[in-house]
Amino acid sequence: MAAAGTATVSAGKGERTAARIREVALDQFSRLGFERVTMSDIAEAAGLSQATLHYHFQDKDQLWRSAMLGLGEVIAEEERMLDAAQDASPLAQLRIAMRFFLRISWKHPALGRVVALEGMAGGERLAWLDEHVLGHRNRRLAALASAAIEAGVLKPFPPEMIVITLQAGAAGVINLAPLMRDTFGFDPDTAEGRAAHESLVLDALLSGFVKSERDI
Amino acid sequence: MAAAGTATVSAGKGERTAARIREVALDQFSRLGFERVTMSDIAEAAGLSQATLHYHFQDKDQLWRSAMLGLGEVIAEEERMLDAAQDASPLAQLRIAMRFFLRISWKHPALGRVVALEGMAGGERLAWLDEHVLGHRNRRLAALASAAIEAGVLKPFPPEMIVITLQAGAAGVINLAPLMRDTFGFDPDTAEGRAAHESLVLDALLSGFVKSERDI
DNA sequence: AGTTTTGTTGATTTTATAGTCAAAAAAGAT
DNA sequence: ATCTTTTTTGACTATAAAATCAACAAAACT
Repeated sequence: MAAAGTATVSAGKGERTAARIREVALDQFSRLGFERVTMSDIAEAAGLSQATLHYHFQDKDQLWRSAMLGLGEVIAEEERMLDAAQDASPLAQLRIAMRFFLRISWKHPALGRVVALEGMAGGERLAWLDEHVLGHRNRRLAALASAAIEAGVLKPFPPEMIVITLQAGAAGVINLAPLMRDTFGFDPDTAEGRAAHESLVLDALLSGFVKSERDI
Repeated sequence: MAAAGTATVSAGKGERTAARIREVALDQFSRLGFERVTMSDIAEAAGLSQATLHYHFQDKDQLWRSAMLGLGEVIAEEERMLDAAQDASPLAQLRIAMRFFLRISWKHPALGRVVALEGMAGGERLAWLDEHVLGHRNRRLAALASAAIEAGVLKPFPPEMIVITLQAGAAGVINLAPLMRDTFGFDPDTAEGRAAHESLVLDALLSGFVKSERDI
């Protein structure tokens, strides 16, 4: 029996294929959601039989969890970045976080999509995501927003709402690229599109929450 | 055989139960997406056998479409509102649209959720939604944004991105209420929450895209 | 080289769900 | 009250996908 979850010390063949499976699974789950992806889909994309998936992962749910931990690592990277910037002002840290969020969201569209899919549905998978992947970072961002409000540089709205609105707004253009193509014939996922999006997020979306000099 | 889709002139028993089915279906589909909802789930929630659903609707896909047309009516209402305000400035019309969007989004959380679910996945159902429910109104809003940019009152970002960001940002707090409860222990869906959200959307999210006097 | 452990697979079972159908029940017409 | 049409249902079929398993192959170990 393979040690699914807790990896053995040195990565043998098993761990390598498990990793490949996780990668493929993350890509597909995030694109289509849990139920639109079948074990055979993943197996095929990974060039394996679907029985092999069940050798490495007890069931579909565990494979999903295991794949999502990949996102956890990406987020951990962001948190280290924030640790390194702890001396900066709360607002400056929020800007850093947003810039990082954009970068990883274009690179792993998985992130925003999974959050959206599970965050709307609620239930066990959301609770698990919250505990193992998202919760800590989101509460940290809310604390930053809260501090920025107290410092008088952000408009006084519930910090939780600010954090969610910023991320949902920023992720919208990325997640909803299919809709934008259908509706507008506009593909945001180009070099120019991403550049325009970055300044849109930083100079319009985020700055809308910043108190202008007038207000001070 | 029942006339599924085209209602018979006077609403007999059949049309009334069909309407109940559509209501329940809209609620569940929008909360969980097409594939997480089974015909039996809907039947049970409507207090009917699942065979009855197939009497009124040919298949699951048709039921979904039929349910979504309920959203189409809500959007048509918004469009009438915009028609009535055609003399107002583009920005004023956008504000009206956003205010309306908030009102209906809290009343029919289905709307934003379905857009998010299908807008991320792409495919046939999205194309259908675009043609029958969403497309016209979104292109109209983009045209308004475009006009506002030309008038020099909105910052010059791609109008399609502005429209999507505004709606995704505004809908975030509504759609992701389950996540907010899990992560923050914060329930946005209260009288105060909705009030705070409205001013957040109008005075921070939207106003972030408005050129300040400084810029003019 | 031989043995054991780990990894892989085709074939099969199980389960969940969409969709059908003939018969019963309810509603409506005469 | 009887007949006709509409509506509802329980029981069934078909299908797709998850999960299992016994046999086989490859790697690792001695």
